[in-house]
Amino acid sequence: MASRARHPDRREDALSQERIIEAAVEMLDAGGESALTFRALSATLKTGPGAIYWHVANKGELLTAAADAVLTGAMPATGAGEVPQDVIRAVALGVFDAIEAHPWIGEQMSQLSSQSTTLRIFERLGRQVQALGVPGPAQFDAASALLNYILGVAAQNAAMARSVQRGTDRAEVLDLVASLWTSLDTDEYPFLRNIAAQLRDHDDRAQFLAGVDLILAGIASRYPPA
Amino acid sequence: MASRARHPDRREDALSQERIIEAAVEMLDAGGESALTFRALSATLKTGPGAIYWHVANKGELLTAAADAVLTGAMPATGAGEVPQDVIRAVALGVFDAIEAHPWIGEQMSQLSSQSTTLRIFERLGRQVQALGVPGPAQFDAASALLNYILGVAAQNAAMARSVQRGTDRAEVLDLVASLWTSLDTDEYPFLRNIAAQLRDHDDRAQFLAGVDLILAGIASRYPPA
DNA sequence: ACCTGAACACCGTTCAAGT
DNA sequence: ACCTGAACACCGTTCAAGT
Repeated sequence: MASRARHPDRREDALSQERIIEAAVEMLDAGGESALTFRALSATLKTGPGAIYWHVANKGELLTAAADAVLTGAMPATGAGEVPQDVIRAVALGVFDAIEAHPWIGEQMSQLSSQSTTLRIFERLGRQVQALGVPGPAQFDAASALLNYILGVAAQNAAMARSVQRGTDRAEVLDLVASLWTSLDTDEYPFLRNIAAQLRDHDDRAQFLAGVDLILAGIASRYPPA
Repeated sequence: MASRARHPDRREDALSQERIIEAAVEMLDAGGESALTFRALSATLKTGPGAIYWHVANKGELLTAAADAVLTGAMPATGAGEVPQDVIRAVALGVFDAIEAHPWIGEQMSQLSSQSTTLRIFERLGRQVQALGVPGPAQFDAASALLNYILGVAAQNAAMARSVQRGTDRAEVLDLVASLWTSLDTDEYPFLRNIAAQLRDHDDRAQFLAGVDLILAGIASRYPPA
């Protein structure tokens, strides 16, 4: 599709890490992690499974590379001189939206902090925390609270997408959760049963942002700006 | 080991969901999720793999049941009349400690909010949020911020434990992370390189609690108690 | 009702052999 | 240097057959 034409149509079919990752992302988007198979992938790329191993060490590395490829494109570019809180919200929303579009990323992000993209996100959050005036020793704690919250939502959304029929839309998922919570015992789960009623017009994205704001409010109250 | 003796030694070997889950937890603790195999499990239980399927629907259900079994025992009992913040900290720490002891739980918890234990945790957090005086509509957001943060740390810890050699201790892991962060480019990752120095005497548990406290501070500043 | 274990339909990964 | 594809060593799961 990418219609990159140097020599008109020759070499279109040469294998490369780039093409493998591209195909992997497509398969993951279409069918989730279980749909990515070296056999299916090699069929799509019209090779044997062994060929892929010349370009990629193993399945884990392929998943990591695919997640990084998608996330890299999703991180918003932010200039200097912006309000730290806004940058933090933008970074957080960038991750959130990327995971909504590609739920399988959620499982990947938690792998080890070695993931280059996760490190990049952590770095960006840390710098903004610094800009907010949080004192040295507490910066690590504050940045990691933000990161962990973001990763928690990421994992949760990924799991949600995985446990539901492919292609089920938002409203149906909310209905499922609502009916589950409503079916709980009233005495044991008063809070959840109460919340279930609010679920009909629930906005994941707004709730995600509300959580980010809560942490930001905590930072502001603990370390008031000078 | 459990030394339950009704009729001295008879029927010790009868299969049951309970015994299967118990054996599964042991295998998971010993070797992580990849060590739990129906073949290995049936060998331990001295049966064929098919026998297990009579008591358990599939591997997913077995993992869920194993995680629930461990987490149920880990949730602290809290009486009435306690300070909500303290209850929230206790619940959060209960989850944290359970995952430190059984890292494989971390991956399970995010499954779908249907997990009975996750629901129970959510319920407990929600009630405390209510007790803190957070107004109705905001209770859902605040409780889910806490839950998502806790699950985020859970997933992160689980991933950390998985990506490192079995049995590597805390100090070694910190060293690994420290040397990774130190190797980063100074211009691109000033924050992380700076933080790496603090890593030597870093306390996961304290940092986890600091995050909980940050969210609690946010709640307090947004919804000051009457 | 419960257990057995061979068999089915898959996996990821390797590796001799080709070009 | 790169690709091929058969083969290896596994999986989870099913199911006829046993008791």
